[in-house]
Amino acid sequence: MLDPTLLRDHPDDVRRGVRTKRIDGAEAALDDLLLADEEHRLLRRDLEAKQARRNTDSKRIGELKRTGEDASELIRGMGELSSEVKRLEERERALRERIERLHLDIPNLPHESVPVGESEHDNVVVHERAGTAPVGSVRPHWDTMTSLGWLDAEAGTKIAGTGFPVVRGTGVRLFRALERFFLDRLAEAGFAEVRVPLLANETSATATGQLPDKEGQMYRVEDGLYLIPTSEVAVTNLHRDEILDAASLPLRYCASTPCFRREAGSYGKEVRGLNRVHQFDKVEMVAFTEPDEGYAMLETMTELAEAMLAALGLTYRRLLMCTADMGFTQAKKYDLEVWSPGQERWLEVSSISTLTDFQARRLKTRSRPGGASGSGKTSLVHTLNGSALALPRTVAAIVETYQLDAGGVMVPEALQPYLGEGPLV
RNA sequence: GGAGGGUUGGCUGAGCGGUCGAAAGCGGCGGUCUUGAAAACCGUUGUGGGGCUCGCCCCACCGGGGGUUCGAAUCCCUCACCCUCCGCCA
Repeated sequence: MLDPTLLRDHPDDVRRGVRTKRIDGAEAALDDLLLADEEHRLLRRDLEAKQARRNTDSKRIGELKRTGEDASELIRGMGELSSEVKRLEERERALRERIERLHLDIPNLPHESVPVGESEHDNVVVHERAGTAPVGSVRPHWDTMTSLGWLDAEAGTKIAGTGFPVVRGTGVRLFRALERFFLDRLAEAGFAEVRVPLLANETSATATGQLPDKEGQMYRVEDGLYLIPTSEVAVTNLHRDEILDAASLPLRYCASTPCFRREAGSYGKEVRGLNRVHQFDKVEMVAFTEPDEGYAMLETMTELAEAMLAALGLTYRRLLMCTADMGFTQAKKYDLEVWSPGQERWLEVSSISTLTDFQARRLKTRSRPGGASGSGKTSLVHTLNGSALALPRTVAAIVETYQLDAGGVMVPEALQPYLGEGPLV
């Protein structure tokens, strides 16, 4: 949610920013919102004046009753005033709800450093870093992993459906080693690990911005709960409705969870092997910072994730996403893509973004010196999140880069503390 | 799953339907005293929104929503959450 004051005072700036994000209906929502907001303020002025009179008259009736005087005339007038107030309150509520809904349709504004673009083709490659050259001949990971007995797509299909592969054998150890490597690196960098629910309620999903924007991407289950599409939903809501102590910032968390995504409409080679699955493990970073530290934190987090890819010896590149390819809540986003030699394509393994105060406004996560019981003005924090990293595609790149023609997969040096020197078979 | 009890400001905890944004205590902040600190004493101290003649003034908020009433923290309904007991259970 954007700052309502900004919307009122600089509607043209907001319109310009919204337009660059290329989100259907957002501009129309903005127009509706501006009108509704104006109407709302006029209505409120009227309503509040009448409420004020009701309050004073009501107080007067109390006084008269106490002293035993006649209040019947005043009471008679109050009846009329009250029903008028009630009528206005009803209109005000309807208008307010409409404004709230419209707010949910207006995306965050891009940072000035973000390239304006029309589609994913306008994303900018910030840099590309070469890793280890493939040690054997190149084959797609699904061939290698299936023949090694590490990946069993058919078993998963039997259990749940397509897009839910079963990992078995030594493949399981590779996944677990990678998860531990990521978490150990994050712990060193000061990220506190949390274990969180894998289901979130509607309030949480709305607060982080998955609803209503990504409704169709989430699995909805009984009792009004959603399977989390990313642990961002769970972790960020840790501080919903809280006033944090400014001295405690930045707060840094990490979590390793399965992520559930419906991925409706995906097909073909896009979804082969581990490329795109409905359930995948991801280690996530989440940060809460002071408003003026958000963008610096974005760089820090991105470099941290890059360092992991570099340590694994993988070839990767950093993309600065253009305005059209950013999410609804994001103000600036980097994607990290790893090179898949077996498929000769880039695979997205991380997406790191700052949501500025956009998400914090919905979350009502503020900070001030001394926290909730402190003093001074509260200010909305900046929230950030990013993957470090998504496991399946990283595994795919490792397998394709380190597979040996003699069979098995070499262990990257960074994983040797967890797996030994290998090779894995 | 069944039965009962609860939800008030940063915390504890009072609140006959009208003088309640809400007692009291704790905590926080400012001050007096002190070489300094503590203690004591005095003052102050919620969030969000709106108006403005920038000194203030107004509105809303006592878990969420709805209702009764001239008037609701207080009465009624409903939902959520918490606690206790029973049942079940990794």
